[in-house]
Amino acid sequence: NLTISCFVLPPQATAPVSIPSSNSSSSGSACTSFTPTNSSNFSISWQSPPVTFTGSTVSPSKSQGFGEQRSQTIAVLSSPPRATTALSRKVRGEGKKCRKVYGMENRDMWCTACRWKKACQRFTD
DNA sequence: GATGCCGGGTT
DNA sequence: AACCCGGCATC
Ligand SMILES: [Zn+2]
Repeated sequence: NLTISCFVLPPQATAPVSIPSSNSSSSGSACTSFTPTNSSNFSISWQSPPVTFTGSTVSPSKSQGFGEQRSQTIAVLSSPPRATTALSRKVRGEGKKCRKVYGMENRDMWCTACRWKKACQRFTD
């Protein structure tokens, strides 16, 4: 997957952080262009459950006023990077196969395997 | 409820 | 071989 680095959020309520580029009107991003085609809200990933980004920055993260900083890596990270969502056995490989794409109404557009309820052979993930 | 698929079925 | 469903796992 590609990594999005530049965000252009619409005039939302209270954006805790603002890139030094606030133009008078409309959104002028420091990026070359990008132009999200539509206005706000777009989905990443070519499949997988609704991971629709709408543009919201979280974690106000009150900084300043530190009393101590005596530790490098402690509390956080309870379990080592074990495979929690993988290799458990059958974890529903990211889906968007012929069926969900074309729908029941257009069953004749599915790949043969899908029509016979077998492993899809067109979208092999 | 929906989707994806194996095992088993019919022609 | 071509074709399909029951039933399960998974979300
Ligand atoms: Zn298919």
